[in-house]
Amino acid sequence: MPKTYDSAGTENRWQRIWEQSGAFHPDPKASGEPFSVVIPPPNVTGSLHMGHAFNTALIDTIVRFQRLQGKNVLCLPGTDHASIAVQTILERQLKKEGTNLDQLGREAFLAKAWAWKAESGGKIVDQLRRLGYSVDWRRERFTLDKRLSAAVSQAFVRLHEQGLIYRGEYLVNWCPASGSAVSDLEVEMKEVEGHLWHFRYPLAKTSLTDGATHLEVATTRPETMLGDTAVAVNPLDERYQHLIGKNLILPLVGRQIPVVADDHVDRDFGTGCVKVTPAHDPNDFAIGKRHGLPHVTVMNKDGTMNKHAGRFEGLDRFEAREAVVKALEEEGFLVKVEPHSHNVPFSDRGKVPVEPLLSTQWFVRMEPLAARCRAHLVKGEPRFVPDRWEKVYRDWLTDIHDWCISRQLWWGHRIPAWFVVSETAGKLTNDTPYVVACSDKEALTKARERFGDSVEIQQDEDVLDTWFSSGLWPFSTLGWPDDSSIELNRWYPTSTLVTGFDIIFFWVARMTMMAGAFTGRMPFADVYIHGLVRDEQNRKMSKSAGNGIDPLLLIERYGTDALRFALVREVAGAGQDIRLDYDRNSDTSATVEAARNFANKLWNATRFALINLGSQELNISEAIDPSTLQLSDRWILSRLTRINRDTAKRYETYGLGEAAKGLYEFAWNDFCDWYLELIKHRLNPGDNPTKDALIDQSIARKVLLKVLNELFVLLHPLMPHLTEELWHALTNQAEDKLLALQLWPEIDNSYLDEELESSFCELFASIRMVRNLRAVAGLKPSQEVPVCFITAKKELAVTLEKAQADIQALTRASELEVLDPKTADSKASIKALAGVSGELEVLLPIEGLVDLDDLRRRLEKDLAKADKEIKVLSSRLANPNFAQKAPPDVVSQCKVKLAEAESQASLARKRLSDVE
RNA sequence: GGGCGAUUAGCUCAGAGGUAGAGCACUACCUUGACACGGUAGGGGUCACUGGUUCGAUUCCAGUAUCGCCCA
Repeated sequence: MPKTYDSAGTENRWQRIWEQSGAFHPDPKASGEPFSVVIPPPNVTGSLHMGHAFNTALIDTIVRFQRLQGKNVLCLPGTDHASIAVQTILERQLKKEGTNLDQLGREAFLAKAWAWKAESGGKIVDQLRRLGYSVDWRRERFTLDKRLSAAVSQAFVRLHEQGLIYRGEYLVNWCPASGSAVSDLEVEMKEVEGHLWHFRYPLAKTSLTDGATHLEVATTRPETMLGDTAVAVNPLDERYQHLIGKNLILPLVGRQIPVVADDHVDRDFGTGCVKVTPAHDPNDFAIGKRHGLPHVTVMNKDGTMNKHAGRFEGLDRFEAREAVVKALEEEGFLVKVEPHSHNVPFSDRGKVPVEPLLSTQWFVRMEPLAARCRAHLVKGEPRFVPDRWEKVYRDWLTDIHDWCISRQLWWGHRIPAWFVVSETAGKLTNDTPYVVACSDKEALTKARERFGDSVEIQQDEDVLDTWFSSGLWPFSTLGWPDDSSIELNRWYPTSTLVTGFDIIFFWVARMTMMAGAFTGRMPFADVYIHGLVRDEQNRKMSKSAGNGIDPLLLIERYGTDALRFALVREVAGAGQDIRLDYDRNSDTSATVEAARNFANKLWNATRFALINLGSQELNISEAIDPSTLQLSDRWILSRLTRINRDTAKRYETYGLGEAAKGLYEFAWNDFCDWYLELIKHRLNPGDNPTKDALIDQSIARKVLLKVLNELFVLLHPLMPHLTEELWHALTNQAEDKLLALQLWPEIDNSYLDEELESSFCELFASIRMVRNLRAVAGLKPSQEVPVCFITAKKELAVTLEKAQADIQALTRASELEVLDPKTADSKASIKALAGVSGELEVLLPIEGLVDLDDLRRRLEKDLAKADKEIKVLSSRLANPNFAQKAPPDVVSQCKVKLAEAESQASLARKRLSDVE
């Protein structure tokens, strides 16, 4: 074995072997409790980013653990088609080629899109492979697959039959950049520094009353005034009471518009008068609905002004804004302009302000679907981890809005609705009847049934929101709507969903609603919500901000396992965001480097074992006779059992960060720093070993093998490649036998020995004390000196005596004495280096080597520390309230500590007087 | 405006009603038969602030400040 671990070779090799062996391609008929996860399908346009790496690390840790538990685990991968994103990319490409959608035509465009998908779509999937994802690639799905598309049509038809899908003219969020409606969730509010323009709207002649000649309105969007159909005031506003019901003349347009009273007008904002443009603002739309106001649309779908804008027709909406303001100013209607910061809705994809636009779209009626989810939630379905996210989900379901699902795009699932255009003279109007069906053939049949044999039908041009198909993901991927699907019956509902909090509404809620409607069950038992990966400046990583960190760079530098381990180790219990320290100049990360070092540590621990296990045949399954074990063996086995138990519990309950931290500590501190050091002298018994020494060597070897072997299993979910490699190296298994498919080591509680563990804490403290003294004395590591322990504590003395050989090995003690304070008096007078640790006095009789001043300073420091503790503890005990009200064990513990501190202080004093 | 989170060592973060922890960084020593991607020993914190509950608060409660996110 080389001295350092080479991650790249190892990882490539095992990824290939895992996939080829079909290890993660479960048989639905196999025994074992089912456990299933569908991965959040990445965008087919995407390339791997840190969020994927993080999500993957968490999911893969969970599913690998469950596999080790012997369950029948399915982890199903796939991608989604990302309607808007793909179409945007392709349209940009077309533009470069000097063509456009209309010239190309739908069929040719789709052919191009599929070709593009085939070429670049596999990229992210290959990148996911490099994360060591133990998914079933043979069951990989794509939202536009034939079967999944059929599921989408079926879902649409069924929802429509239940009256949950309707077509209607509503104000939608129109994205002029992509030329499509987008849903509420695809709109991001951004604070923008704008202006508040105040305009004067004169009263109509017939409406003139005493004194009042006009009303003043304030707006952030002057260009929409061309579509105003009213001015609203609050009904309780005394200033305007007498004007309610009167008419105004809309400047520039000349239209008469009424003054209406509406509760929703804020009297304190601006002048208390609001211009109402029902066709261009959601709030105004609502006011218009309440007052039966007409809708005047003044813009085209590309964001330019239309014929209703009169002389402003043809101007872009932002040009129109300036022109309208100028015109109003010239005609004396402008009162003032104030700077004003306000929230402007931006399209997530197009990155331009959305334009609320009246148009006819398809909607899903959400309330009945949400109600079902709320009913499930009361029963704890699904269970959110951490539970605070449940509230976020519930609140959204409670204040639910209908979902606009049509998109004016071509790439995606074409809406399975056919208009019977023959009923409206061959033209498509808002009144054209339609049929909804799973295929054009079926649509024709349905249309003929209703409208006669000579009908002419025409399919809706639009496609469905990508999330509509993603909402079906947990069951469409398993074969729904075929209820006899063996996968569906075996693995649905899925066990857990792991995803970021940013798509609880987009995706999690849509899945639960669709699942409720179509399967009657929630699609997963648990939802494990994690945070986002932030950059070194705590900014959310995003493509547009250009601050993403490429996981592949880190993988190349440190290895996949290191990256995975680093990410998981950062996870706190509460599902906080994690920040990745990253130096952009050098492409390095201290956090990932630490994880890489950990991998190397394990590599070398294994290397050490292989060097020391000798040629002796060792069988991992061979039982160890407990009576033959040394103290240190029993200690490490107790620690191992504990970490096994804790780790299993943590993996099981989504305490993944704790699992990683615990294993790191166990492996590095307990196992490498202490146990390996403790057994070195036993593994190398010298040239002419005694029979006993050889037996002891073989016991140490057995324990070493057992601990490492189990450690590999425990760590496998976090560092799959490394552990697979080391397990094979250590146990010499055939390549087709995989650690990934082994069973979790049994937890044998008889190994647990809490007392032994705490006495080892004391033992380690004693050893540290000796090392500390040696360091103070400036002894060379190779120089052996005698060591003397003096303690009145019986149990400690026993432990120290039993571990004599170990202590000598770890402290380079030429000889070791453990003395009772009474018999130690004569020794104590020797000029020696001394230290105090708890109730233990440590002497290194190395007169002459010691700087007395230095020694005095050290002892004074010890004394001061002990005195301070005595002060704190005794004052606490002196407080009668403490003795009365504190729990007895706390009081007695306090007394014990005080006694220890006092003995420590007196030891230090005694040694100090010796020095003087 | 409503809601949620964060504030602990130089940095990144754990933690728990009973004298503050880790990793990295830092200091000193060490190429010792696994590992310098390492070892040993160290130094380093008024746990954001103000009140309250408590025998005891960094931990629980309330408020304040700063930062971040979600919803309007």
